[in-house]
Amino acid sequence: MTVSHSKWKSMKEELEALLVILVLARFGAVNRYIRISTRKIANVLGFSQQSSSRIMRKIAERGYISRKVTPKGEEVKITEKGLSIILKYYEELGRVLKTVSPETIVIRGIVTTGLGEGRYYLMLNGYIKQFREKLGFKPYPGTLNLKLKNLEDVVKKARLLKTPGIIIEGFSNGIRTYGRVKAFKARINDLTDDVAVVLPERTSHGFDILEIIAPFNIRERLGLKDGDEVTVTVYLQ
Amino acid sequence: MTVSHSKWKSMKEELEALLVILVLARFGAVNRYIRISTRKIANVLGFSQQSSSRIMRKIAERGYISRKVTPKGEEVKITEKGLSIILKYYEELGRVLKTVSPETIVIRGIVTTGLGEGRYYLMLNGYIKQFREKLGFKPYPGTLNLKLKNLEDVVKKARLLKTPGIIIEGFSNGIRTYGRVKAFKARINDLTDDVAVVLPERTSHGFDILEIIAPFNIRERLGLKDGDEVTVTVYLQ
DNA sequence: ATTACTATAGCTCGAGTAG
DNA sequence: TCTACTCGAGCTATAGTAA
Repeated sequence: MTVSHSKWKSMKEELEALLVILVLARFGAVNRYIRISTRKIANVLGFSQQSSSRIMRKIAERGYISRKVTPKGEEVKITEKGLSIILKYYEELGRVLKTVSPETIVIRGIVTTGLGEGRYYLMLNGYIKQFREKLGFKPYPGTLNLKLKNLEDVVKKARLLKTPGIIIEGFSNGIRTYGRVKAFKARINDLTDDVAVVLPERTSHGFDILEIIAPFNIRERLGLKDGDEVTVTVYLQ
Repeated sequence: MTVSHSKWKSMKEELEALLVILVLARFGAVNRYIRISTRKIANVLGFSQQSSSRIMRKIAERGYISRKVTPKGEEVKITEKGLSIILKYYEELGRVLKTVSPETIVIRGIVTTGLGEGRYYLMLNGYIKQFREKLGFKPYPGTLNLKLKNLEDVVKKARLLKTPGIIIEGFSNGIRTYGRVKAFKARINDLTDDVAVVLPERTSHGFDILEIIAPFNIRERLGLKDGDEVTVTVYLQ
């Protein structure tokens, strides 16, 4: 549902219809016919009765409203098509607003020593190239493993599994295949913004482990040791 | 020029700005400057480079965007004011959508063969028990997949996602978890009343597929084959 | 009261073109 | 290339008025 492939004239006409529909909606023409005159609409929107008449005819012809004209006035109702353009723009605007104020999830975990698997995977070129492109950095070879001790935090991790995120595609090196990895940009202890949570699709970790990568050695940079508690703020978009 | 005329004019100009802002937002001009030419914008929106130039100047003058013009192109960023009109219309449209509570939505779609996933899920006891309780029937193992070919119908499906509906809770069988499913009672081709539209929260389908379940084999009962168009009347309450 | 047709004033758009 | 100016063709809005 994009605006981009429509043409300017039809888009402007659609918006003209949208303005009129918004006024009609305010008068209650959503699920029933309302009695209203072209002059009334003209006064509310600020144009002439003649223009109002012309616009109402055009909008009705395009199927946005349904109208019954009588010498006493007209009865108007917004059609499904009329409502659908409201929804169309509502969603388009919502999409833009989402990018403005990204939602975050805050997860708490305990620094743990992993099996060194992360170090192995992160050195594979098939992943490194994509991390560079999609996350904007070449990861330090080694993940920071956090153990999620509270059920609450495990549930939050589960939410990440359902969120689209940044997809790092799987690949094959001729010998074996490596699965997709989902990533989210993140922040640790509100100090550094350049890290990312990685969720491999095929993982050997339990549900209670969160893996984090960064362009540097996180333990060194933040002076972390096993058992320390850290707060990870995950950017969902 | 009368006062009232300028009201309509300013509203139209505001919406004109909104369209351009939406395009700029799609190019990422939300929190940073992007490099884009008037011709590019003109091509996307379907008008001339000259009009594009004129509109960009007007919008910048009105404070919706901030731009730096160079002989090589221009750098553009949506301003706070630009974002505020997005929010303004988002709220206005949302207000109208809230008042919309039709009892039914009619969606048209083309019968398509799915991946057989539906068949698998519907046979899980965790779901079957709830379908019986909440929809009043034990579903025939297999969903009818409809491809929504018109934008209008896709928009209607999107409306279902926002409507409460009948919630079929997710569950776990010890091995893996199965997500929540939203359902709506429905009617196909005005013939049968006993079907339901199902919207899994975690779905592998695109936005343009509608899944329908029933206590019987819908294809057999209604004599449907791939490519047939059907009308689904969805009961929202 | 209404809606809506006709004629015209005024505005918008884009081809040509400069910087 | 880029942005943006000029100006005429065409489109849009409204005054006057009919039904």
